Amino acid sequence: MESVFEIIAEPNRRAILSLLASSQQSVGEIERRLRMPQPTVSKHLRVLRDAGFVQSTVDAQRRLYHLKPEPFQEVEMWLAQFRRFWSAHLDALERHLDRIDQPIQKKNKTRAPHRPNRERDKGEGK
Amino acid sequence: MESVFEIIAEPNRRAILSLLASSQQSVGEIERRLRMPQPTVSKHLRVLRDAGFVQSTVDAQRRLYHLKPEPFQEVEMWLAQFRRFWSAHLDALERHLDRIDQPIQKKNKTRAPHRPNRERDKGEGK
DNA sequence: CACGTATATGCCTATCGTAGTATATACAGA
DNA sequence: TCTGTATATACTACGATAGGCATATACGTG
Repeated sequence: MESVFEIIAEPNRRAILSLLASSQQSVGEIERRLRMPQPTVSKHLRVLRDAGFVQSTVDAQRRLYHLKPEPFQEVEMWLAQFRRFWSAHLDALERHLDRIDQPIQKKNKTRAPHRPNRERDKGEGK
Repeated sequence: MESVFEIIAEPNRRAILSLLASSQQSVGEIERRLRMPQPTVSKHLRVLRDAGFVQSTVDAQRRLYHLKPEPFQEVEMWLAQFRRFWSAHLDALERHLDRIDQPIQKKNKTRAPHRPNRERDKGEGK
């Protein structure tokens, strides 16, 4: 269970991650919402914790699990090398995302948006 | 081998995909560059092809494999739900990416760059 | 301290996926 | 058509992992 990719290959783990994306949850809450046996939940959480996807805080005898960003960034960075292949196909996806995330006019001086390599785009690209 | 995540969980397959990201390759080229036995390459390519990650074109007795975008988009869309968790941590990553990819001044009207949800960024965000 | 709740772990088994090896198929050229 | 090259597939064995079940540990409360 070395790479982040093997971690997210398991459907139940992805379900847990998606659930935690909404907010932190205790083991029992995960168990109930996902209709999963408790040992299964605990074992998957163990894997996720070891891989750095989640972290737990103690609340009496409960453990509240919440997401950690680093492993997702790792997936993101791997994915980045393929971005230029979507350029043609990406517009549809972006229209979708733009409907979720309000457009930012400029102001991207604070943080330049995350974009694929595009050596054209303006004769500037080397 | 149902999901795209299981497909990319295999390190050799990720290597093949990364290689194909530079340009299309024949089976023999992949075999030589990755130092992988030919049946292994063919079998992984079979899996990748069935999953829609790659497609082959015939060139005499060679088969040239190239990437297809759809499955990557699927990973991307799954990843999207976690984007807001990086917001705080993303700046470091972006400074890194900005060192690789030259900043684009504006001109992002052609295609709005792909960005995470960030409801702040300027009082504008909703 | 006994009991109930919450979570983690250990053991066993079944399943699945990969590598390895051999072999089959397809094509090109002499 | 024979030969060499390129790629795909079949078969086997092995290793890893997830699930099920039982049990252990931890904590809180009466």
